[in-house]
Amino acid sequence: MSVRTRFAPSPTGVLHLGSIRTALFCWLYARRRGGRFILRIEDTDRERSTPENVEAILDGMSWLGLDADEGPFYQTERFERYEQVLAEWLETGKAYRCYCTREELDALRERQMRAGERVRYNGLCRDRTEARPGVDPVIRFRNPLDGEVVVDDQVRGRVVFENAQLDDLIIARSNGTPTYNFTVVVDDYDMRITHVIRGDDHLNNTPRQMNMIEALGAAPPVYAHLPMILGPDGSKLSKRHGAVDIREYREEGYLPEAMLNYLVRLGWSHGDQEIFSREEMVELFDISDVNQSASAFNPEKLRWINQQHIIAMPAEKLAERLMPFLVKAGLDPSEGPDPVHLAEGFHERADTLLHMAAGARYCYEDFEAIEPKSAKKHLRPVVLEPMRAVRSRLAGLSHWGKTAIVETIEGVAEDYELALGKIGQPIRVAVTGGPVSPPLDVTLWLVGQARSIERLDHAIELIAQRAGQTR
RNA sequence: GCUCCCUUCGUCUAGUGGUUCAGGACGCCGCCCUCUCACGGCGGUAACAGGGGUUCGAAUCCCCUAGGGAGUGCCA
Repeated sequence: MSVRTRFAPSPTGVLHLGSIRTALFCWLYARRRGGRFILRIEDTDRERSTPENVEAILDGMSWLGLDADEGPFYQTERFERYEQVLAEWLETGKAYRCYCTREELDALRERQMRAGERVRYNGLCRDRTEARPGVDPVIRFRNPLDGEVVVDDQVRGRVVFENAQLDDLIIARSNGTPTYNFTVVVDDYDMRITHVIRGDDHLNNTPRQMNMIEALGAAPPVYAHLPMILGPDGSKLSKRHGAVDIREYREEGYLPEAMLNYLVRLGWSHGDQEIFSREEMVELFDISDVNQSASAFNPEKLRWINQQHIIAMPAEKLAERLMPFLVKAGLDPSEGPDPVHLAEGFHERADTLLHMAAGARYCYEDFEAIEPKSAKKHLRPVVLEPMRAVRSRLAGLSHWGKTAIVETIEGVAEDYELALGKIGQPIRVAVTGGPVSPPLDVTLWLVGQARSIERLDHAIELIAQRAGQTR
């Protein structure tokens, strides 16, 4: 039987890191086994589900390249099917109507809690045959009273639950709509899901679901419950830890392949390897290599992985990804170097596309003023003459190429008996307005001849002024 | 309370009874490379939660304790 996995988020919130890791593992497993990956939107909670959240999920999945072979299916479009099963179960006694009110249930819960007993429905309506006037009933699943349910989990191992610990869960609300634990079972069955890979917050639901699958007359799928992803401080991942919405990472200039790479290493590993391409992940991933303990999200490592992917990415592709960030930074890519050349020069010195675009600003746009600290430190009277020489020789270059540029600068350094650093940094500060840039030849080449000369002139003027003052 | 799960450097992890006074990575520190910043290279810091067993031998197997997490919803 071929593998079928599914990712079943509920659109009651945005797509966050934990969900994505789950989606990734499901996708990877299906791809690895030549199976199918199904996307299902669990929107039975109509109060909290929103179209915006659905959009965010679809959008995020497509950005990450986690393409579904089937779906998205929406549970709200499958109510007829749920009602059909409900009716069947009611008829055969696999489910029953319960007329206990919320108030009564709350009181029961509190009583049990206080008595130190296990909190569970007491089965009051199990054998009830007539309706209770004025109460819209819920429907409960008739769970077996004894015996045990064994979950043979692919990551957790063998986990045993006593039916006596379980109770008759509500599968349809008093307004008639079905609930999660029930719809999951019907859907997984209808969609012929073979492997249920999900967060381990669902491990406790599994025995109930397995009992319902049995009621459906089917065999359970293979289960794999993934450990949680925690915040950097070890507590539950939430907004106060920074970004949880995947879209924020896209905005900040993280590469989708880097996000996936970071996430795949949370709970999974392949020897000492840290960097994985999408293809490598597919090739190497296996559920049996997933570990059992929760892991904390570490933004520093994410940044490092992102940088590694930026470095490894071909310049053409990187330039494409960078383009929107250039535009968003208010820069006009036609007003400066080819972004492909930019990518070549900058890819080793930026951990995000956002930072790369910010760092390249001077290539496309003139700066207001040279950063004062750098100006003070590097644009000093001693370099006035060498700078003039650099300026005039660069201006005389008929071909603006990296080799010519670096030879020119080295020539001046030699002629004035200066270490390259003594003249290099002043040039850098003059041309970029700050102390940091790619190697000088690359930098000047990217900035362009006219712009470089103009900025050198400006700096020379500044130095001359200062020389005048100190004299 | 009850049920279930988890526990190796700060963090992600390797490790499936001996070849490990525990390996890699991020971070941090130092050195090297070097026109700056990066990249890269080299080195350093730092862990088997605690206690009992089992065994000739335990990070690895068992039990207990502690800590953390999940569920216990007419949420998913």
